[in-house]
Amino acid sequence: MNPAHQDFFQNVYDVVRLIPKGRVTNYGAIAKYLGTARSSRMVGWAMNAAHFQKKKVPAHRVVNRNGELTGKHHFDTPFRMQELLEKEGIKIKKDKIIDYKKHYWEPIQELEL
DNA sequence: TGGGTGACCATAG
DNA sequence: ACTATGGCCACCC
Repeated sequence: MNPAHQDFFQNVYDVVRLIPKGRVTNYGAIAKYLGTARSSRMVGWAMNAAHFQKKKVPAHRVVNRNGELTGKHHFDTPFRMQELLEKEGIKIKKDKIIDYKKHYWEPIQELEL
């Protein structure tokens, strides 16, 4: 693994850790915040390794652009992601976040004021 | 060198 | 709501 990979991984994790409780964002927004050079696919790829990080990464707060819980199968159990989100006050129906826009958190807007 | 894949995204029909 | 297509970039054969 290149050091560059590690940097990119850490950047992804750092941004995810900044997501406030009860808010969510998507993979593309993170990719955009880190620079368009890296695609959103890489963010998802990085999240695949989030589980192995010592510092916790609230991966459940990252969903796809439609507010769907596409990453649920990568948690301990398929229900875990929804449980965590609901515990933070986010309602989910059929793997889709209700009022996704309302809970949406844009890194560029929130962090580059 | 090249093809398949992925926790994606945008657009089109 | 659905599929199809092209782009994205790093990984693994």
